[in-house]
Amino acid sequence: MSGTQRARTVTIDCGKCLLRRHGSPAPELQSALAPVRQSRIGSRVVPPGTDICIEGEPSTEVFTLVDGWAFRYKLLHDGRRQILGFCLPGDFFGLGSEGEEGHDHSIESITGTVLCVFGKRQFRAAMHSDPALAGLVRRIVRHEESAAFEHLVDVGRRNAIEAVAHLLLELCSRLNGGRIPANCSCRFPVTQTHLADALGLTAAHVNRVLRRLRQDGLASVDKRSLIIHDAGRLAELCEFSRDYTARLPAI
Amino acid sequence: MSGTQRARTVTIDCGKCLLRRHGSPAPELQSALAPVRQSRIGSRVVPPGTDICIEGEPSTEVFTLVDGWAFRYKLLHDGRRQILGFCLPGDFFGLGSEGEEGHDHSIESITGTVLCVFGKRQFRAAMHSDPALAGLVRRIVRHEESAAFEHLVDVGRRNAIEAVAHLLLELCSRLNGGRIPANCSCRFPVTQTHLADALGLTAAHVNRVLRRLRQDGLASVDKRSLIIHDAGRLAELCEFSRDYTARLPAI
DNA sequence: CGCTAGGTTGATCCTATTCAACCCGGGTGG
DNA sequence: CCACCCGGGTTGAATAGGATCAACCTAGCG
Repeated sequence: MSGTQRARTVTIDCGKCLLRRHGSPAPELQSALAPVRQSRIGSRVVPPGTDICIEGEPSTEVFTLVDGWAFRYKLLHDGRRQILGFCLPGDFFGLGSEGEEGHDHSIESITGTVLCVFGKRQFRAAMHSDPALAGLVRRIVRHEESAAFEHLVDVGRRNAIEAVAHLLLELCSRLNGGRIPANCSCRFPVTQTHLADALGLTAAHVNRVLRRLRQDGLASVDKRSLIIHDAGRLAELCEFSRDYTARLPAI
Repeated sequence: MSGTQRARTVTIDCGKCLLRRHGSPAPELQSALAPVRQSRIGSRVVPPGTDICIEGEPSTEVFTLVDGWAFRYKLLHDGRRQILGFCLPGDFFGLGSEGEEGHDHSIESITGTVLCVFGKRQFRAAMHSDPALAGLVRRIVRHEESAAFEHLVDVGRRNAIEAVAHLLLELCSRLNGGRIPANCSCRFPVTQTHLADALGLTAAHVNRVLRRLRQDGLASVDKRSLIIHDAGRLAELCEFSRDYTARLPAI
């Protein structure tokens, strides 16, 4: 599904990084800032629908998503796709397992995205020399695992309405740094097909579920935007707990 | 589901640790051995069906599973259970997210198990002072995430036969250090209910699927043992790739 | 001996799939 | 300017995969 346009790599001043407006300059990371920046290659602008990482292929780079949406996924031979999770600004990925050959999953951009690109070798060296950085990365990976576990409950033990509700709340919460504002409305470039592939459903059925949520006045997704009308009832419906959606310091 | 017996904590010589027979004394960990052992509290023997970690509850300990089987899980209010993964000897758990209050999931023993118990605070200190140990833990968590992703495909995009086949192969491979021996037969204390809760199915349906696998000469589970009769056809059926089942050095 | 956990099987039901048709809006090229 | 296409969404009808529920069986255990 690679786009036709080419990705461009440019250099942007770290001081102007969009992520800093999130007010998370990772205080305990001051010591590591220098080596991390030294491992930095530059920024990259990626068109929508482009594979940023490809399962099985090795890579010499790791990324922070600065702007835009992407998702992690795996494919089966016959084309079935499982979306493993969505990547939002501030997310870090591409590190893989040390000593492993290739990525264990692919990552594709949904919107046009801006990436901050680091050299993997240099980044690993920075982690090795700075325990705080190493600790943050470990925390990030642990956080991803926690989200994967929650996702597993969605797919395995929640029915379609609960699962969709839960995923919508998760995304809304993550977009807002771990809270769900009253009457939240956010940009939402995720298609019904994406939701289906994330939750082990079909797009047709996701459509029916969304209509249901809309009719019940709980949430509505259209025109590429998501509105949570009644976060309370929605959270009750699917037993949502926002603990796992807290924002971690960006790298 | 706590057993009636009490867990006992005893002291056992590290030199006699069962895990060392796996021939994985973690060469790069030599530097960390001293602080890790210093953070060690002792061994603990746990009866079957006991919660080792409980979701939401904080804990001051982390564990290496020395002997026996356990599983990670989450419960919904109405009793629905999602098993997140199985723990085998050598697995490490309980570290949780730094700065987080409680565990994000529970862990219950299946068989009687032997745990190696470490003080969480001291273990964290050891990680902080030894980059190799920190790196290993990061690798372990990354490895768990990779397994969770594979699990997500099982539940979301594989049908019941494929999912069961895939899980059986995964467990067989992990039990054998990342390979599947020809005509493999292993001890298998996992019940059909466990398989069902791991794969988002019902026990009744798992039963039918297992019968099917048995009739087709692919694999059989009974009498608490698993036999893989035709690993090749089984792997083909479910697109199993054993990459993610490699054994990491034990802590 | 009776209890319990685990397994087995059948009948029935229902959730979600499948497949098809159709709509809409935004590009794109003639 | 219009025709066409294409991605995404919407809807209906038929179907299937798996759930549900209940009965029953077996082995191990107190």
